[in-house]
Amino acid sequence: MLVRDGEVRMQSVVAETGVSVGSLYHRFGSREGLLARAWLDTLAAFHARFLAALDQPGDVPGLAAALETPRFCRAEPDKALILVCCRRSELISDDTPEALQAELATANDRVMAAIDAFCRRTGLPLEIARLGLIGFPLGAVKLYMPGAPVPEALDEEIERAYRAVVLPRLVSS
Amino acid sequence: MLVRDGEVRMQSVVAETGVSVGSLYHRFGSREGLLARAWLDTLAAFHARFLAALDQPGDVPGLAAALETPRFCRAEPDKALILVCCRRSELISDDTPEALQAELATANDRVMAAIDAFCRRTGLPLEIARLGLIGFPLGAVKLYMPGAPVPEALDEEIERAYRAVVLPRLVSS
DNA sequence: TTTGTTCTAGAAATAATGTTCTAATATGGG
DNA sequence: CCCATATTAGAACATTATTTCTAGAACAAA
Repeated sequence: MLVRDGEVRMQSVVAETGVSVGSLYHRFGSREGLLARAWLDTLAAFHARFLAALDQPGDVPGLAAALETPRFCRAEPDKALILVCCRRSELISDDTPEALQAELATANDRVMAAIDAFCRRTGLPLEIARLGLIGFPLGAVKLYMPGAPVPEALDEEIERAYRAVVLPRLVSS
Repeated sequence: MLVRDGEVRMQSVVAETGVSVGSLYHRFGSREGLLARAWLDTLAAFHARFLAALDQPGDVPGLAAALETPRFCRAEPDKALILVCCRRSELISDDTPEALQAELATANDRVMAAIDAFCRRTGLPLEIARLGLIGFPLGAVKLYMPGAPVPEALDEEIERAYRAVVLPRLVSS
């Protein structure tokens, strides 16, 4: 059993990439280092889009950010696979190198701050924002990934759900 | 590293349950057998509720079934943890004992058939039904689990999302 | 070219994990 | 109580993974 479901094996990385074990350890230090790097790079790619969209002005505040999830899945399917189909805890754990743990904390803090600011700006409760911005979009794309592409038509449904939970709470200014 | 994140180790089952390795193998045959059994029992518990709710008459067809996800999380938190926080592929794989694979196929077929019937009855497209019945509710509860209880207030939000995607498509009769 | 550094390769060492096995212990029927 | 069967226990074994290590290849600067 060279590759068992659900966990990344060094051997399977070697087999699938053609890179030697030695190179892997030279570059990443350890298995934990490799996994954390994969997660952090993926997260950075998504956050860049998400944060930009969150500040974007529009008819319905935050809607563009909610739609970044399906768009990211279509634009960067490989990274989306990691973001959508892995649990964070599979890639980051207590024995992740400290430097990388710190990097993750920083990235998370930045997003948290942005969402907090969004909530203050719009008057939305945090829980509602998280649901509309992350929970529903993620739940939606997970119906398709991995294995199938995320259909364009899904965006309209995500938008409906977003409006349904956000608009009633929006303190328009 | 006795227990690594994300994968169930026999040793960790022994440690957490106090049951000996011998008993585990006597009862389940193999690690694969144990994991599959956990998944199947969980699924059965959820399906029982879900299918009952799906046939339940009501103002908005299917709404009760959509709300079974957060309710299940509150009623059976241990099983919900498996259902919500594990990928199926972590527990079921190609070397799952055939008998158990068959059991899973049967269970899945039954649910699929029920959802198909629901769609025929209501005129809803399958994709919309899956989104409202499964995708959104699951995405919503995942914001909390594991670690926090699923708040009652979440049900109202799931209902809003469900109505938003389902009602416009409903061919009322 | 020479020199030093970085990177690659893959076998060998180390460590963790799954499974088997045998003896001991319970359990239930007669 | 006795026996047969089912279950438990956990050490020993086999398998599979991660990590280290050494030798060599690529690369860049002088």
